[in-house]
Amino acid sequence: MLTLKEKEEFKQSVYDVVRLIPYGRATSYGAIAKAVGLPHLSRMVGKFMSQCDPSDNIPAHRVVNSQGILSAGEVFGIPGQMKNLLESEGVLVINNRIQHWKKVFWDPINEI
DNA sequence: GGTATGACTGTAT
DNA sequence: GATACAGCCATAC
Repeated sequence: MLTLKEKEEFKQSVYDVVRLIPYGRATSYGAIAKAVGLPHLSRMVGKFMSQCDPSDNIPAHRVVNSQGILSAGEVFGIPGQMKNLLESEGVLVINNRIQHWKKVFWDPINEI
């Protein structure tokens, strides 16, 4: 069980990492969780994204699952929004899946 | 306190 | 590639 303080640190770390994702790149929930030192909390990363502070500017559309699939779906408000944002950054998305995932993938561990 | 659920992941079929 | 299943952990009821 995480203390309130640890939870807050975890959340902030996650937000920090997400904000570090370069334009036109993307990463996975698991990679982020690993980067902040909690490799088994990938589900919590997703939860924080869905509950992220509206005041914080989090590019959550650059975070997908380990296979480059946009599992967020309609959580972004309207279906296709996530796909739109990614494609506007030059990331090709077909059928909710990022193309050339290996090239688009950005590993936080190599950048922090 | 048990059960179901979720923006997950890895392995197996 | 698509499905199924088993771990994983916080939350909601």
